[in-house]
Amino acid sequence: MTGVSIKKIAEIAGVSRGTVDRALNDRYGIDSQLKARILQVAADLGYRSNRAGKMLSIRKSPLKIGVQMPSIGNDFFLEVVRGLNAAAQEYEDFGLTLSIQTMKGFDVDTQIAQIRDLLAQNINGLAFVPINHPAISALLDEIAARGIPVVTFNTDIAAGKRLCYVGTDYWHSGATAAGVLRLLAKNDPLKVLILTGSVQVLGHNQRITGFNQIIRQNCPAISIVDVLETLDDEDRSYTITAQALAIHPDLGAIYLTAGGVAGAGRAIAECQLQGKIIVISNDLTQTERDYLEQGVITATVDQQPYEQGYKPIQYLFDYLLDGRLPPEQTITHSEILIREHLINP
Amino acid sequence: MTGVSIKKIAEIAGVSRGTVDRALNDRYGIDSQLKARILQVAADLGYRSNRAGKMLSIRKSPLKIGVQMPSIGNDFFLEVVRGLNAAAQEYEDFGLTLSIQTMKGFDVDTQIAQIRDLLAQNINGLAFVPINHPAISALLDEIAARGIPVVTFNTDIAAGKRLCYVGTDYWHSGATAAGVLRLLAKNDPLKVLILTGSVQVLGHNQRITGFNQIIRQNCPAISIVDVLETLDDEDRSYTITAQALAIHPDLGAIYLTAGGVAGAGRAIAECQLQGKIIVISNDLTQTERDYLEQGVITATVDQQPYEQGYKPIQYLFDYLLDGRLPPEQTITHSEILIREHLINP
DNA sequence: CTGAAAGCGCTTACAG
DNA sequence: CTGAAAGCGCTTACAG
Repeated sequence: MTGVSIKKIAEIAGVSRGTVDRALNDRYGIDSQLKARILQVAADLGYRSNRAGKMLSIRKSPLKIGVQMPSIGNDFFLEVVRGLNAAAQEYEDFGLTLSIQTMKGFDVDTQIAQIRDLLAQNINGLAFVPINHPAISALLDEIAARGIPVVTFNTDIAAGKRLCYVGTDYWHSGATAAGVLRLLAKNDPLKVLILTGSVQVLGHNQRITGFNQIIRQNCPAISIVDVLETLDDEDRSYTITAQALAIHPDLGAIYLTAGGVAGAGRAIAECQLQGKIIVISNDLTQTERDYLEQGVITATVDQQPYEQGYKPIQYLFDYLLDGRLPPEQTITHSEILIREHLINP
Repeated sequence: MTGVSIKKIAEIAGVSRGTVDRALNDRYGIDSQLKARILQVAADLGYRSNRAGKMLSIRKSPLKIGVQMPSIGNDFFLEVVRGLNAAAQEYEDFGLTLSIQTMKGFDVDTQIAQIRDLLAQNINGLAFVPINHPAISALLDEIAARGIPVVTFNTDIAAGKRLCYVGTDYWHSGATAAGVLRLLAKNDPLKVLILTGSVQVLGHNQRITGFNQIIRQNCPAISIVDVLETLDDEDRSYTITAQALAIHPDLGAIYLTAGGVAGAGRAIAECQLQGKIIVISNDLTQTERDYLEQGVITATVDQQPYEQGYKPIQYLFDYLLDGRLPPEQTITHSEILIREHLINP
């Protein structure tokens, strides 16, 4: 019902609205008996705080959310940033402000320094793409102790306190890629090469695990000939792909768990293998678009990058405004994209 | 900036806040010269109205949005309703209320009666799944003349004024299905049967057109042997599928543009053809889930039903609150779903 | 520890 | 046609 406001509770309990606020929001300086009585009245009336009221009054002490991510030189993050900006605009009227720190690649010290910089700016919440390192976990616990909520996105971290994670399920992403291959192979013998980013990166390994598991369970005729590391370097990717194509002239498919798509694609195109070899990649940057158009890539498994930018901000704002708890994990979809998806944006 | 409020404009223009409100919101009873001057001041200051303020004050005259849809007995709408309910809950605090009318199947008179019922309830906005009929278009124009915004969802209408459409692009959905077939066929000869809902339904036809166009352009070896109507009836679908399988023992694929999936699947399973014949359907209800698990359906093309429920409410609320205009079309994604997508919800 | 007042930004009767 | 006041629901100094 529209009815139950702080004002009404105050009237019924026979106290002032300020006191009701103190009771409801666990503020200091209120008699515990009185507090209990007020909370009882609130419960009896079925009181739920109203977001419109909070949104307006919060403008007097505006919220600032810090964002830290390895987006420099990584086109995948273009869509993430779009989501981030859309959220920033959406919540601007409620006084929310974003402070964004970006880095190139994954360096623990840089990540820590940038997060400390954000903390020094007195952020009320943090969204970031964590490196899975003990020092980061420790920092997370420190931030939690300060009462600052943290949302991890795109990649999660094994240890350390955070409010929630928003991003792909890497295992499932690999399983989805395997599913595409399962359908395309149709029980025929097929040799697959896996090009991973780095065996040091948990997400890449999880994709491989998901991929392997589905293949092993369902496709006895498919064999994985090798797993090579591109280290997300295009030149290296080109070289190892070219070599692998030479060594395995009967190679039927390549699964790319990470970067190195441009290099691998170049090697494939030079061997005139587009359309002859199945190529499954991840994400959808201009590189994948071009290769899908040209038939170099058969399909790519995307991960809703826009949501990965938008949702963390939404969740943090809601939590800070309301105490509203987000789902512990928001798994973005593993979307299979093919050439026809590029028609008509 | 945080700075520019109605209060500030009032101070600078030397008038009361009520008068600024009158000028800004085109209300009656304000001197046109004064209005012009106030608008000038607002423009100079870069004034943008604040949503938090509006959200709170709008509670005094709460908004009601009407929804009308053919959801009875149609499992596809379960997810749409989930989106609708989520939006209802999200906007509840801002005083928004939903009034929902549902019908079974498509009957113009019923649709008109239900919409008139909603209008009689003094709704401020309407979201509905229109039947593409002149009488509905006429009603739409009548509603527009009353100043009530309308959002169509799931299916659009050719004529009649509406604020925007939220839903699938049927042509693109068919093209996506064809893309899946293009990949699975690999230039081998393949005979395809199309099972459509009804040739009377525009969306079904558009799916066929998109499908045909992609096949014709890219797959000279694929031929369409027939287009049959299931009329969304499972028994009929079973019968015609069984007949078609008998007539075309070399049939390689079936594309279902609409309902009748359960019946077709039954015929396929009875002929032991699961996994041997490619079957592409649309949407993801329990029927498609089961058949994907069993290998009766190869892939299904989904259309983000949750968004089709959520977004119309969001757009209508934003428009009514703010005058904010939504995109003229919000095309929900044609998502290719396969068995592996069902792992681990 | 508690209350009365003012304010976040916008709107709406009510006077004049 | 215009202004002054009150209100939407919540929070925050400021008194006491």
